[in-house]
Amino acid sequence: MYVKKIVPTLNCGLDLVGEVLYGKWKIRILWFIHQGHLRPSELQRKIPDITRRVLNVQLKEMEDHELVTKTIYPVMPPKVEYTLTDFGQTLIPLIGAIGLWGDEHQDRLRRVILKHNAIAAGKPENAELV
Amino acid sequence: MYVKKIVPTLNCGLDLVGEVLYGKWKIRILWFIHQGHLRPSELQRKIPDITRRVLNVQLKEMEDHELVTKTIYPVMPPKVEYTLTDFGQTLIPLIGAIGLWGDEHQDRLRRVILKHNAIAAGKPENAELV
DNA sequence: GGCAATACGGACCAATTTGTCCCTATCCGA
DNA sequence: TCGGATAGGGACAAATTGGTCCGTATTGCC
Repeated sequence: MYVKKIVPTLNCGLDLVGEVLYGKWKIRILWFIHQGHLRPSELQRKIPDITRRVLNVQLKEMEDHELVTKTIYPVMPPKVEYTLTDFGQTLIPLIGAIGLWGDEHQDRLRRVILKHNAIAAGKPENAELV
Repeated sequence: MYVKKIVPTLNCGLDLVGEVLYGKWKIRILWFIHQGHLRPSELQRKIPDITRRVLNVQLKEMEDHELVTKTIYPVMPPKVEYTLTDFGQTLIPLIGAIGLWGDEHQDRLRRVILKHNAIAAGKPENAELV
């Protein structure tokens, strides 16, 4: 497991949230667990772009952070389920609000993201076309 | 400027928000601008851990993403101010809610973050002490 | 003149995160 | 017996992000 060399800033609430929610897929994983997709294989089908390796890593972090609980059923083939802890549950309204904001503004967001990528690629002339 | 090699997933609202809010300091920068700290030098004093270089980069991205507007005053010494756009403004209630959640749970968050870091460092025995 | 404050940004390196490849294990069904 | 489903994880590589160092410019103050 990777060990941080730079100690994180933990001054205010926003810093702290950043530490536990930072991760390319974490918010979506929490959301899908909330929706009842509890098994790793189910989660991976819901989020095909994530690899099993990274899914495991991020779930492990969220388990350490007490956002989810892992239950291993001693059956064959293996069965594992993740559920939200009470603590993780308190994040759901926030995640819902964030997703809603994103959905409401999705056209604009898509446009500015593509525009920025075009600028970064040195093709700002395309920025007007997207 | 860095050009992405992996095209981002932009399926749902959560993906889109991630694209524009991902960045170690972005949420805090937005929050401080909201609080009236408009000049880069002010922002840097509020967030000493960020370097001017990175502050500029993240502000530039948020400008491309239409969350903030940059105003250059043609005076000497130079004066620059960033303000929230109407679009950026709509994020403020969300950021406020996130910060509030973090503040409310800050003791627990601090504890689990330190615990996770101890586990990652291979010293889980310390995990009970933090 | 020398120094501080203001602000910008290129070149390059370091840290961190994410992804790929490979191997383990068990049971079921064709 | 072989392939597929389930789940886990080490070693390593690639991508991405963040940071350091340096150089540019102008004005005002001592």
